[in-house]
Order: sequence, then C-alpha cells, then structure tokens
Amino acid sequence: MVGNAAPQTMDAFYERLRDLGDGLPKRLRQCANYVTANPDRVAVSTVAELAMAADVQPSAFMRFCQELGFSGFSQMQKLFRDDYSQKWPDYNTRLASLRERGSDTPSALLAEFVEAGRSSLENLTHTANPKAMDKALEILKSANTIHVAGFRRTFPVASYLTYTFEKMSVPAILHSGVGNLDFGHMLREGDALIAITFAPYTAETVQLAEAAESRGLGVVALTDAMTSPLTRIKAAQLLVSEIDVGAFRTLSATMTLAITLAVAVGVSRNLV
Amino acid sequence: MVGNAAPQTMDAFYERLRDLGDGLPKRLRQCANYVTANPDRVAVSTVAELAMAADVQPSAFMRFCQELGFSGFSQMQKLFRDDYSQKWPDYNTRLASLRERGSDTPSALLAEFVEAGRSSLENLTHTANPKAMDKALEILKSANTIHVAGFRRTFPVASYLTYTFEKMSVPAILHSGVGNLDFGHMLREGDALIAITFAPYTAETVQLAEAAESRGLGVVALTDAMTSPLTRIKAAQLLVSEIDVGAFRTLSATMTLAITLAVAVGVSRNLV
DNA sequence: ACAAAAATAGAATTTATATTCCATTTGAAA
DNA sequence: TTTCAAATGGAATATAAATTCTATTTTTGT
Repeated sequence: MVGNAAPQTMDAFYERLRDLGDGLPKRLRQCANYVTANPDRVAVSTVAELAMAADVQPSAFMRFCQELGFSGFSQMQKLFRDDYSQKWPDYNTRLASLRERGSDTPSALLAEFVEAGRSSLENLTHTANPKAMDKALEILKSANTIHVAGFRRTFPVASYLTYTFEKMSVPAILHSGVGNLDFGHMLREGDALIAITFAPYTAETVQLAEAAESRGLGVVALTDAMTSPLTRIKAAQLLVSEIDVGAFRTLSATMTLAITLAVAVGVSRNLV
Repeated sequence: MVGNAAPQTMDAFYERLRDLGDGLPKRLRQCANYVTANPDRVAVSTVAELAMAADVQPSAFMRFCQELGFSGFSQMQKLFRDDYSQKWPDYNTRLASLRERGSDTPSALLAEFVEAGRSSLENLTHTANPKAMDKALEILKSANTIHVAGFRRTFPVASYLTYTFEKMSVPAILHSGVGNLDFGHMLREGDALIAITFAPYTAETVQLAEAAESRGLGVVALTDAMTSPLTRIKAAQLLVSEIDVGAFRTLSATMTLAITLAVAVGVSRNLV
C-alpha cells in the first residue's frame, strides 16, 4: 500500500528514497540502487529496459514506483523528464547560482570541489601522455614485486594502488614510511617502484626512487610538474595537474590515473 | 516518397536538415525550426507534445521525420536518445562492449575511468543530502577528537580525511585496524566517529560505529547505498554512489565528499 | 480563373508500452 | 517443521502512443 503523495521534485524523490532506507525488499532495493546510480537513464528508457538493467521484472519496477508514491512508472518518469529539461540547457548557470547563494555552506563547498574535480579530470584526458603510460605499463607488467611509495597527501593514492594490486593478486608492497625505517633493502632485482610525490616533495620518496634507479629497477614516477625532483630520474614520467580549492584538492585526477595504471597492469597479466 | 537512408549520427542529421534547407513546406519547416532550437526535448517527448510545441499536427511531425529519411518518429527519437546516452553512458553496457572489442589500451581505460569519475561527480551534486551534511557538520564541529575508520577500499578516504584534519590542526585519529586491535576503548565522551564503508561491508567498521553509537558519540556514516548496514545506526548518513568500471572505481566522488566535509569542519572552527 | 498537384488536419488504426492480476516462491514466526 | 504473510515472476490486459489513411484545403502553373 502507498498512502503517501508522489514526490514533486527530485529532492523530494531522493528524500523519500532515503526514508524508505533499508526497509525495502530485495528486488525493490535493486531498483532503488540502480536508479540512484543511473538517474539519467530513467528519462529516456522504458520500464522494460530499466527493469532489465536493474535485473528485475518489469512488475517489480512498477511496485518500486508505487512504493515511492507514484501512481506508476509514467508519473515517475515525468518527474525525471521535467528535471532533465530543467538542468540540461544551462549546467553552468546552475553551478554559478549555487555558488552565489552563500559560499560557506557545505553544499556550496561541495559544488566547488566537484567543479574542481571535473576540470581536473577533463585536463587529465588531454595531458596524459600515452607513450609514458605504455612505458610505465611495460615496466610494471613484467615486474616481480611492485613497490609503492607515497607519503603525506599522496599516501591515499599509494594505499589505493596497493589495495587494487592486492585485489588482482599482483604482488605489491606499500612503503608506509612508519618509523623512518629504510625500506631500500627490500628492493630486489626484477622489482619495480611506483613513486608518488607532489609539491612540497617528500624527501623519502625521492631518495627511494634514486635508490631504485641506481640498482637498475624500473621506476614509474607519478608527480605534479616538470619541476619535480622525480623528473631527474630516468623513469616513466606520469604528470597530473590537480586543481586546488584554496589549499585543498580532491585527488580525483591522481586517483583516476593511478587506478588506470593498476588495472592496465592487471589486464596485461590477464588477471582481470 | 523518401528513398534516402536514415541519418545514423547527429552530424548526419543536421547535415540532412541543411540539405533540405528552405525547400521544406510551411509546417515541416516549423518542425525543423523547433527541433533545431530544442534538440534536447526530442529525447524525452512524445510526437503529440513536440507537435503541439511546434504548433503543428502530429501527422505533420510524422511527415517531417519521414522527410528526413527516418521510418517514423520512433526511429528519429532513438537517434536522439542514443546521442544522449553517449553523454551519459551506461557504464556496465559499455564496459562489456569494451571487453568484447578487446580495446584495453591504457588510454582507452583512462577514458573510461575519467568518464565514470565525471559522471559520479555529477551525480554527487544531485544526491548529496544538504540536511545530512549539516547534521554531520554539527556533530563534527564540536567534537573533541575525531575518529576516522575505513578499511580496504575505503582506507584511502580515511587516510586522506585524517591528513586533511591534521593539516588544519583538527585532532583526529586514523583507525588503521592493524593487528586486529580493539580501538573501541579509545572512544571517549565528546568524541565523534566518521565511519566509511562500501560493499562488501567491513565488519570492523560496522562494529566500531555501533560501539560509538552505544556510548553516545556522534557518528557520521559515509556509505554507498541504502543497503549498507551503517544505515541501521542513528547517524548522519552521507550516501555516495560511485560508478564502477568493471570491479573497480576511482573513488572520485567519495574523496570529494570527504574533503568537503573536512574543510567544512575547518571552516566552522575558523581554522582555514 | 481553373485544373492539377501538393500539403494539411483530423480521425482511424496499429503498435508499443505501461499496468494489473494471480499463481508460485520465499522468508519469517510460531 | 508447519503456517502464514510478504514478495516475486510472468502472463494477461488496459492504456497510450505512433503511424497511416483520407477528405479537405492550399498552392502552383497555365
């Protein structure tokens, strides 16, 4: 049974979805998850298509619509179509107005970071050097153990790289730098190093990279500019420029480039 | 009679429209004008709606479609919907086709991840719940020490949050989960917890969140869907849906939401 | 001005899609 | 385990939309 009125706005829609929370049965939850993940598809699809994509029966999708308070799919789709027409023509204007109404609310801040992240990603597609990536892949695909070094602000990138390698059963070691231990002795012939550092450049990372190079290991450098000390090393140089918001950055582009590299290694080893 | 084949791309469509030029009769030209001025409407409207908007009869609109080489309106709409889908791709479908084509060069993979990231960020601006963010901010701004818990794939997010807090001199502890130690005893009155977990949900994170809640600490949950066990807890629920590329994701949206939260806390404490 | 051709409007029909119904399965409580 | 309610899948039906048809109007050429 339904009882509640149909959501009139997307905000109301998402709110209703949150209210239902985990009280939804399995199939209906599949619908909810699919719709939250692909709201853009709703406006241009039929129930049959959406149901198939969400891996449920059309009737289940109908029940989902009704559970949310709509009379049926058509009414729900209408909401999505109206929203689509509203936002499509002027995304920039919408963002601008979002910024204008107070820049110190969390929502406004979020808009800033999102915008910065989108621009950084846009940049990445243009600046990423395919040759350098091929070279990096060549180094990593045949490596025995892959060492990953990244401290401070790049530590999340290093840890995510290591996690992804682990998930694909690629032998990898995360150099945590805990206790200032010298991990240099762990670098063995046939290994490779991924060194990640941004300004201000961490000395440990640079030293580790130099140590690796001097022992003849393949080095992949993930850094932010040509001025980086890592560019002095003979290595596959991957440059990422990340747009700052104030003194902060989202790491979106860096994370994206990193995981691309990791997955490419997995693919080249037939592990994916 | 038509004779010509249907345009397969939007470029071909517009070219055909130019070719027909002003040789079109009155009503058909009205259609052409309307479609050129409002291409975005075609994907989400019916013939009747478009005809009314262009101030012609539905049958006139049909003739317009056929004049352009389409079998009817449905075929033309399909072109517009496909074009829309290219801007907002269905990632699961695209990944499947990508694998079939075997185009797994690093650059192609990068493009996939970039688009997934951009789309996730776009989603984030719509799904992020301002009320939940305010609630989260309320909890965190007055907290004594902020505990951050996130393991496996969310560990990078947790570590970046902690790094950012540190940088702003906000007391924060990263729960590393190393050695399966019970960090629960570190939760003191007046503290708050940020718990981050994605499917498959890590037991430690959920347990820690439950422990924190039972001691009356403020909890901020950063999770991926309503199916998450964290939604059972009375906490500020921040939902992020991150688009996967295969079994992988870039974490762009999650990182963005996380740093937004951190910086908002810094702002509220006048530390930025 | 007239005939012929083209274009149009609206109704009639066909097709696609949404929606409902009900038999079966699943899951929870006793 | 047994019982009952909830959930589900798939077929059946209703609804809405696309498409075609034809009588009527408008335009064009002579």
